[in-house]
Amino acid sequence: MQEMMTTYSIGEVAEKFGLSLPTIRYYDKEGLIPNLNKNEAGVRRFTDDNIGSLQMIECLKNAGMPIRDIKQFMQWTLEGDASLEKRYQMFQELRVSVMKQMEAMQNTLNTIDFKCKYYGQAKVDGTEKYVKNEMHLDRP
Amino acid sequence: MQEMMTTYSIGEVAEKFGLSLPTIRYYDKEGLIPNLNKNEAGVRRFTDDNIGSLQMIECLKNAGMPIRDIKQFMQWTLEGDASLEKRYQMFQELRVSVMKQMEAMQNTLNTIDFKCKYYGQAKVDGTEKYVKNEMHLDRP
DNA sequence: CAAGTGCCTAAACTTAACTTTAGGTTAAAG
DNA sequence: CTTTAACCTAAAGTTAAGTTTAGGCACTTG
Repeated sequence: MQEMMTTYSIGEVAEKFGLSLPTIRYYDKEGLIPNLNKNEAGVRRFTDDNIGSLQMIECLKNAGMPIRDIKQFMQWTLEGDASLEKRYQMFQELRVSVMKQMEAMQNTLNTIDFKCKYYGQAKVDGTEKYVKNEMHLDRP
Repeated sequence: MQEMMTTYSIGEVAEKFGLSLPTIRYYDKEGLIPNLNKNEAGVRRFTDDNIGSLQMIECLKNAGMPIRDIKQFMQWTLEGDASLEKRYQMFQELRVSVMKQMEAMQNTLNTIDFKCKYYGQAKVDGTEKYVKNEMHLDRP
């Protein structure tokens, strides 16, 4: 007798990832979840592999990658070893892109930190005018 | 006789910030650039103060703040000291939000780093199958 | 003075990433 | 046996953040 693979419903997956049902269906329709199957009644059943795809989708979305490119990547995974070089390239470029974003984000945070101090002092003074003159020289 | 304040044309500003002319006009129309004036001919002239607003806009955009909220902030600056508390609050919340984004981005980068190594090895092997079995236990 | 350059407006259009709507099936619960 | 819950599809609608289009000034360069 054969082992039965555990699968999840779209509702469980939505819960797990904090995504809406239509969003997951949309990802499926766009081809972002390779090998996602439906049961006899036409209902989606998510395997651990499909969950893995969704984890990767979340990662790539977070890296600022558009759906179109995520789809491309997922199609490459279906091509197997022939697309290894492309996928490697993709992650190399993504790595650089994300590092740049982190750098920009750090600068942004520095400016925001400065503004927090600035407005903190302004609140104490009850006005911006003193802090404006004192702090505008060492602005990050 | 009075000093003449240096100002910049929209073209110069676009160049400086790497923004398109329509984008800058759009920001102006949306009220994101307080006190931006036009000359007798109806042509925008940007003061250092306006440039400062654009710098802040870039910072806030980078922090993921929507145009609507950036506009709100700019309107607050026009209200003067009465809005100090609101602006302070805004930057405090923004600080938390950006720190969370940085954390998420760091996790994303870790996953991408892992994938770079993964595909680097897979390329050496010429196939994914070995690395798949060896590396999937210590995935970040 | 004709042609090019840089600016202007208003309004329509675009794109990405979803969301909403409308109508339908299936399976368990009362 | 009917109501309720959880799922389905296709198609239309939404929102943000611009971009494009069309037509029009004003200055200056050959």
